[in-house]
Amino acid sequence: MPDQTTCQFEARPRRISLAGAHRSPEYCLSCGVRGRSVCSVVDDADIARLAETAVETLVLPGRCFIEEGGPATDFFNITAGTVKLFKALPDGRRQITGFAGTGHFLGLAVSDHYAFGAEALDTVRLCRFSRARMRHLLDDFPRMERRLLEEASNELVAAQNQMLLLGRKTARERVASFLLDRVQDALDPTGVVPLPMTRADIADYLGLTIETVSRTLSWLRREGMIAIGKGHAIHIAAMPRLEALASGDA
Amino acid sequence: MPDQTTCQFEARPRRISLAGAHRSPEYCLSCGVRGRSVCSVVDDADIARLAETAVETLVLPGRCFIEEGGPATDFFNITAGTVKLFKALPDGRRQITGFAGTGHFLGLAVSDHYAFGAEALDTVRLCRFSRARMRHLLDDFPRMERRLLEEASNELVAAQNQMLLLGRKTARERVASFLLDRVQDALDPTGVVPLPMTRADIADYLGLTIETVSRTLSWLRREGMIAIGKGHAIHIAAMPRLEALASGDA
DNA sequence: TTCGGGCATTGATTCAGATCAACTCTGCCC
DNA sequence: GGGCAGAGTTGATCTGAATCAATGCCCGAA
Repeated sequence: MPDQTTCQFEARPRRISLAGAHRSPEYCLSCGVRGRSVCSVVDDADIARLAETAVETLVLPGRCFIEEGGPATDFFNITAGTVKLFKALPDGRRQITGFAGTGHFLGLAVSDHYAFGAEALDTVRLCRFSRARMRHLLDDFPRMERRLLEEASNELVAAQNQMLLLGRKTARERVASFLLDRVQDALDPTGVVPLPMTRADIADYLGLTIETVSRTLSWLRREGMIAIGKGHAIHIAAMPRLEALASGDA
Repeated sequence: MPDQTTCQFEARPRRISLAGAHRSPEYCLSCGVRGRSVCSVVDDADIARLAETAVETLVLPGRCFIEEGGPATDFFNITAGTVKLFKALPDGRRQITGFAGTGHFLGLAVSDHYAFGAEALDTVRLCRFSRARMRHLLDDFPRMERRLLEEASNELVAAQNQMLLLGRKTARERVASFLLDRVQDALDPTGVVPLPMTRADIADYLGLTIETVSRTLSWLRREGMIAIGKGHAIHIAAMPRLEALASGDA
């Protein structure tokens, strides 16, 4: 269990050069959602200004780089890896509110304190900006603002789906919905779902316990809907049945 | 029970005149969040253009004016009243994802279908825009876009809080959190909470049943934390105890 | 190779909240 | 005022998931 109370940046933070940013559009603000580049929103001069304000950072697995309730000084863009976002109650109960992968922005909070914590699932590469500078950047790059609005809208839709799941779905429906969401994310038509998170993370995401998640996955396997492979990967064997289950039709 | 499958606009829809919009800044896009005006984002010429694209509409209580999954043609701004936003499962289970009051924007969805339904709790006055026109308006009014981003960020924070509530809080903690949220919204320091929604709405918002909501409110009354008055209003008698309960300290 | 620790699975039991059921309260129309 | 319908309350019982408990699996360190 990593220390959740500290929040340190790991390894080789460095300034990103203009040339580097330009050659590698997946870096920093120029990277898109889910790997698709939106580099076109900025030109060379933009990149020069962006590069001056951004610092690339590596975050080791299990390391918390946003502390819930801490002062919201920075704005982040994930360039590689996956993070979990979460909120906690004083007695330790946790709710993971989402997973964010390559291209996602973090730290939009209007408040001056972060409303959630963030922890790396695997080794994460991200770009860090001062929020004060970010504000000025938005003044100069209106298309950037539209990009953020689009992302926030998407997250809002995801959040509403999650509220339906948490408030009204059964354990089986939750796990089925989760697997389908993941397979959508992976864009893998063969139906193999990579699960870089532990059972505890899945449980905290679905509002269940690890035991219930484990039991439910076993049940799905016995029913022939999934096959559980090695190394945290799951193969979906009966997509239509799983879809019916996820939407509550079954 | 109003007919949920149809989605009609009620009563005197009309175009808003330039003069009217100008004299009454609470109308349309010029109105702010929770009653605070952000009229300053537009000047007279802006209002003229906005007025040409907006239609004011009255929606009667219980009437559904956004149908979940329906084509997302319009964009809305609430100028009076309160609406509930919800998602439903095929078998009728419902989750209310939020309540939106005066000043809120609805219909940000990036998809071309609404991701949620909306129904008026009381008589609601709102401004309706074509989403196609809305897009052009945003090009001309960058400050409008910032305003929307700010609202989306706020809603995202609220959604994350709600996920924590739905995934990890007990019934008592949920009801206590709900009452405190409402009293914050009402900005009433005397601790009187107006509840324009039914027990069924509260239950669908908190992921509980009406019976559990009723029992829990009775328990809070017996414990001396609240007093239940006439006509859907509740007085908070022991704010600190309720706050401790809501955050899980108790 | 064995040991140890974290993660996962499975079983037995408990319990918070759902469900089923009865009843009350309130407002409204006649 | 009478009666009716929808909203709300309260009680009895049931159940899905939590909790408690034991064991298995995997992997890295000694």
